[in-house]
Amino acid sequence: MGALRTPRDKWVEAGLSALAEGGVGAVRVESLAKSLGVTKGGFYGYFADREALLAAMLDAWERECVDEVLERVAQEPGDALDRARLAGELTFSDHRLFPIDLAVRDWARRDPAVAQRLRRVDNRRMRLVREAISEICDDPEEVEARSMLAFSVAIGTHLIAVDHPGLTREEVNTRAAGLILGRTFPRPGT
Amino acid sequence: MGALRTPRDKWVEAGLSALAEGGVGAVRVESLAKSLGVTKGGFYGYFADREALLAAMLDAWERECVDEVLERVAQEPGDALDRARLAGELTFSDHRLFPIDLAVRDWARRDPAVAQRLRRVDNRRMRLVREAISEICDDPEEVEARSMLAFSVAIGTHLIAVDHPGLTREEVNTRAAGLILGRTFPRPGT
Amino acid sequence: MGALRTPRDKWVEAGLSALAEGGVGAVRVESLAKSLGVTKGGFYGYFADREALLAAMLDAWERECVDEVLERVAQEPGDALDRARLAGELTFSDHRLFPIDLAVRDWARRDPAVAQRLRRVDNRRMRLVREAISEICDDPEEVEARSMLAFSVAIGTHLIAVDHPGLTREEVNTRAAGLILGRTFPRPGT
Amino acid sequence: MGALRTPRDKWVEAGLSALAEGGVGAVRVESLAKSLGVTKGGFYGYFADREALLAAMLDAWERECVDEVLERVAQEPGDALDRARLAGELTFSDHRLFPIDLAVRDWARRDPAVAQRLRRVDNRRMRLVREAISEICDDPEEVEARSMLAFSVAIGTHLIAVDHPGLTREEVNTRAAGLILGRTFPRPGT
DNA sequence: CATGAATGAGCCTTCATTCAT
DNA sequence: AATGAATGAAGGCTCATTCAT
Repeated sequence: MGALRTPRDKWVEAGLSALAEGGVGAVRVESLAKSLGVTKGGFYGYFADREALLAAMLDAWERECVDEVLERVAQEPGDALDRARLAGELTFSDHRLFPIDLAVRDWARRDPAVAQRLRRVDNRRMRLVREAISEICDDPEEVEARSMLAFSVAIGTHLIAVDHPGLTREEVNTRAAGLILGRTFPRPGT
Repeated sequence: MGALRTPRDKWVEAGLSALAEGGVGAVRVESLAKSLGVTKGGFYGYFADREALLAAMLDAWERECVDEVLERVAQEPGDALDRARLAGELTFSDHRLFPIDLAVRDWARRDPAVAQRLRRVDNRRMRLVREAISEICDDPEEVEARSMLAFSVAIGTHLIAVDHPGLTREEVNTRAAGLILGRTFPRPGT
Repeated sequence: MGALRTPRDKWVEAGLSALAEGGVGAVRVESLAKSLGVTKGGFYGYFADREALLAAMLDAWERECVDEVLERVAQEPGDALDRARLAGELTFSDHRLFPIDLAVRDWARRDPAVAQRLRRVDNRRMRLVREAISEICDDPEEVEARSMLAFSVAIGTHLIAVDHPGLTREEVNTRAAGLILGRTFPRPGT
Repeated sequence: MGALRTPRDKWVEAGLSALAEGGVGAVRVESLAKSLGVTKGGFYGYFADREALLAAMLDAWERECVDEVLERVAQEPGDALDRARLAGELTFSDHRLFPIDLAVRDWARRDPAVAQRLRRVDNRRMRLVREAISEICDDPEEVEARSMLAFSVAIGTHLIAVDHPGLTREEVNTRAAGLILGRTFPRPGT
């Protein structure tokens, strides 16, 4: 795959790296050129302008972070829950992908076009979560609530900076997942 | 209050607005000056440089978004749960404050000093949530997990772009809150 | 004397210090104000503008570095040579005065008015040297040449950055003075 | 030669001209650009920043004012005295080079790195003078003193602003040179 | 008078963009 | 296509200067 990447793809990839590390503002033609070892002039052979690169980055992101993940997940044996878990891991635990996701989310707050795209992406992901939760829960409203909880923790754990005295974040998350899935979730007071 | 603000405070406030709308990168001396109707030169009578403004903004943010909220909440009648709910509303539903919170969170991913401050802030907030959840749940680990769920949804609802067919986001959140607090939470499968 | 200095004089004095340390370019109203512990606004109560300060500095310099030195030297017992030597010491060995002298010399290369003033000052000083050399030498042309040598070394020793293997700069200068005054000056080859 | 200069060299050359005319403070990217008929933005294609230009200027200065002069002098027929005289003329009578020399000397008083470089340069020049004087004088200490006199006059004549009634500066200098070289230097009083 | 506040010009630097080669 | 060179707009910062209080 690396061998097949066109020079254009390299710009996109470098752009996504810059986005992940520093946000949209860090996606600068000049610094990308430096990181690719070429001169910035060449950029305009592939893209009309910076906006065009940004758009291409968004395309690549959707393809790599959603299309590919969903395709791979579809081929996975197991039930809907396993599939959702795998998708979650692929998306939110990947050290390359997740920072891009957060950066896009931040970007979406400022750019309606990006917001719209994020909505499409999040909806596609959410469908997977819903299907999984539906297997353990019948009430559609509750499915929605539990799905939202799952999605929120997946993102929140990377954004919230609290310490958990005596526990690791992982332990807290595992416990939270248990609650969401209702397995180890004793009704308080019971 | 507006009349008592020193011109220095106005720069800080304008800075926070810019931060909320466009992220740290949008906090530009020149554009703040324009929004204040003064020239940029005057800025340096109040701040050594842009960094100094950024630091002052962080101070103001912590004071206004945490200190003041916590003080006000402490004077509130009601139990820990009511207090946490009020704090959550003051923090995450305020149209001025919440965008700042998100922007700081993004900023923290790139600046360790900001990350450290966010940690302090989030820990102070989390304490409130923990106390509330503790009233309905004894197991400390589960308290932690439920608290993390609560915190995550509070933030996630502003960052996640999914549609809920047939439901409003509010309804989903209410349902999610119910689950977290264990009141309306029928164990799935029961 | 210090107690009698007017605030205006303090600006002039601070200006001369800045001039000595950093050249004319370093004479900035703002930094002088800081070094005086006042605000720069007050400056314009004493001077029309920066140019006026610069002019006052030149006046003060001529008064302190030439008038006062010459007055003091005139009261000194001894012959013309002793007087010239004293004047040289007062002028070119003073840690406060000499850097100002060099800075004025540099300034004079860029500003004709300063050059004219430096000419007046140097001529007054030169008269002293000439009188001294005249006591040991009759030929007016040679007096002029020796005087020029004396003046040049006095300045050159502060500007020339050579090392003298096995000798200190002081020793070299003493020897040079001897040559100029013709006392220890064996004709080479004799 | 002019035709072969790279654009980078043009910046260096313009920088040296500005230095000669107005001191380091006058070496401003914007004004150099104007004098070259280009926009300042292009500057940063050749230099990281103003400091880098200043360093390149110092390099060029040392090459042109010392290396080249010394090379040319080395090829000259005649004795050490002739060589030193030629070097002196090339260095201190050149209308382009000498103002640069003075400006560097002033700059060196404020910048230790420049001072160190000036020391290297002056030492290399002084070696030439010493060799010349050594041909007419055996005592090493006296050689040093006479060399210092020679160096001082070469510089002093450009810095000292005195009038010589009935004589031109040239005549005075010629006479001073005679004294230093001991040819026409009758012991005073003899 | 001196201060606080502001102005405006000027400087250094960055960066998207263009263009001839 | 890619490079070298340049442009122009913008942003950070400094400073002389003005002015109301």
